[in-house]
Amino acid sequence: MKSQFGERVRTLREKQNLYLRQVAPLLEMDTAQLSKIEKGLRQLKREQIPIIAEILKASSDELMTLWLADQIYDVVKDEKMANEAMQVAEQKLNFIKRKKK
Amino acid sequence: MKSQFGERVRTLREKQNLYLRQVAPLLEMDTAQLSKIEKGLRQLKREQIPIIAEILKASSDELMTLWLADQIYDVVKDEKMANEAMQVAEQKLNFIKRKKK
DNA sequence: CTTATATTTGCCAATATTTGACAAGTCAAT
DNA sequence: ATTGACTTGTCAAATATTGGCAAATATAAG
Repeated sequence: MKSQFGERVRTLREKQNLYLRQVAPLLEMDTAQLSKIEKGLRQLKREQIPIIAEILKASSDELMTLWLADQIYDVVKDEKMANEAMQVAEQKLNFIKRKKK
Repeated sequence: MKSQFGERVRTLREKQNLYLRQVAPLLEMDTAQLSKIEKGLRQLKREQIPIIAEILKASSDELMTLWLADQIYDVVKDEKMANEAMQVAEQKLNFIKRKKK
């Protein structure tokens, strides 16, 4: 499970029977780049997520979630304190959210 | 709550009655940089965490946890799907861990 | 085996981001 | 007004990431 985002994009693209060469130009990149993105070797730019969601007729929220999860995973993978760090981050997140209400 | 790591470092440093000018050289940086790190305007390098932990006679694991939490928070702050993304990342983390056992 | 199409990989220059270093600034105590 | 601790701003240098191209691989068809 390299990149959840990439794998999902590939699945969606295949479901739509689209080739890299058809999708890549819509994102203003070449097939090589999109291939790398699907394999998790590169990151799609955050602001392109709604675009690719529309192309693949998928939920932007779902893809954003997977994309963010990949970023988070990158930070903590191989880290001994990964779980603890996630807990702390989550608490901070909820703390801030409560304040904003 | 800007940077949990930075705030903790400052607390620890003050508890040890050390000045920026005393600590900074041990990390091979100037006081300006360390000041920024404590205020969360810059990141300490990951590999320096054990060093600062020793200087401040603190737990390297604790500081690493806070440092990682800051990185995670940076990724998801202001993101609508933050919580969902954390969940997904956590699942992946636990899935991988189980595999390694 | 050759061709055609889709995807992948490797490389490197271009771009973007982060850092290091310094100077000047604030603030508090004297 | 001077000193000491810390902060802030700037900018070039160091790092990291990306874009674009060419070559490699894979698969299928003839």
